[in-house]
Amino acid sequence: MNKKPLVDYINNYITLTSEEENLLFSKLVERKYLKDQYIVQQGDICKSVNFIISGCTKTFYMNAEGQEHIIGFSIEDWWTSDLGSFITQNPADFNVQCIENTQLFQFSYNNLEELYVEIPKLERLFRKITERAFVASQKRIIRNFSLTAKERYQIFKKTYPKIEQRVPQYMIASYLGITKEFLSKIKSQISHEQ
Amino acid sequence: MNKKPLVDYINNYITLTSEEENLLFSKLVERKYLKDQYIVQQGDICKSVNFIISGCTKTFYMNAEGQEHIIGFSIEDWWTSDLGSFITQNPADFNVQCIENTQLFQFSYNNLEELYVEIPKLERLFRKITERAFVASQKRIIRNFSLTAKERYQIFKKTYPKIEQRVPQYMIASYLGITKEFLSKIKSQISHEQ
DNA sequence: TTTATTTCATAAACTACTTCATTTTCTATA
DNA sequence: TATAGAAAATGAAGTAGTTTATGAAATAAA
Repeated sequence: MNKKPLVDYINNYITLTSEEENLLFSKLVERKYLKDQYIVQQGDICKSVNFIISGCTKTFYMNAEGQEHIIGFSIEDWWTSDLGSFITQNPADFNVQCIENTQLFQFSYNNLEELYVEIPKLERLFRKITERAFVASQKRIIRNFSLTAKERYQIFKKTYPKIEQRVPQYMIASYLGITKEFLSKIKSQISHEQ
Repeated sequence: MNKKPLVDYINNYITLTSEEENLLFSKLVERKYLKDQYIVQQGDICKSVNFIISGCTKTFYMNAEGQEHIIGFSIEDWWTSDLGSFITQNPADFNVQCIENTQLFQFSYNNLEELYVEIPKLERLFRKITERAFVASQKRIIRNFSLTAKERYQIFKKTYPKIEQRVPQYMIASYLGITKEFLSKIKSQISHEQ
């Protein structure tokens, strides 16, 4: 599988020697999932953090009534996991499911712990990645509170144009925290405005 | 000011030698704020990450209509900042304001960057802190989507009993993403249930 | 003590969004 | 090309939460 996307990604944050790079990849597992396969299942211990080379996943919470609430999508050059389960090694709150055939590099829990010791710079890499993820998450909370569903949808379209085209509408509705019927209504409203 | 709370806090994650501990504190600034003072103002560059020794702060976003949306409270042994502004050194999206007289230790941007180099273990410390903060933030998004305001209020009370007693009700409503009137309604509803 | 200010409570009218039921469009595969 | 199943659209009725307004209670200031 093509290592370049991950190498380029890491180079945005830190510089690895070629030995370090080799050591890193020696501890990664390449993995291919088919559409609809699960990478993590709610209730299981999440065993990996995954860097996507190609494909698309959704991360969602399934409540007692069987409704799914999508917390995020991931595509090429992004990460996917249930981080809460991964870092605590407790049962996952979320499912991670492929919505396209997906290729990724897997960091297992033990291998990543070893890598942190062998290549301390990786602490910095993941610190920075997590900082950015946290900031994005906080901003999303604010948007959910202070904007209408229509405004949230328009921001989503602008921010993630690639995702909008690859993902069915009912999943986007779930990500936005509204019903598919209401998103449909918003879209027809927008198209009548033009 | 009493260093022990911060030392104890750090010891939960990493072990510092006494030299490292001294170096760390030599780069921290002790700071006291009065009730209602701002630590960060929306639009300014956030210059510090702050560890609270005593007191209480709220972090909030003020929208164009002048409504404030509280994204979080912080009390003793917690952090407070606008992390997005701090890590990018771009203008802050949030205000951080003291709602009690507050004593804290400040990590300035430059000092923290130096500390990361001088004490690389701090990368691990802040990686872990941020991981936990991110996980909590994701869970909050899900709660906001999948629970009613009443359920969210009951979870808040259970999770942060100390904060509920120190913070006026209209701020709790803002944190929960509802109006103060509706929180009032929820509370009377709950009291009639018993 | 009086007065001003903030906080909390209650109620009626309103709106953003949901639920449910039905129909239409799209996509895949035989 | 026919057909089945999934996804999207539509509309009517219902609900959670908002808005606005008003008054009471608590707290602080004078």
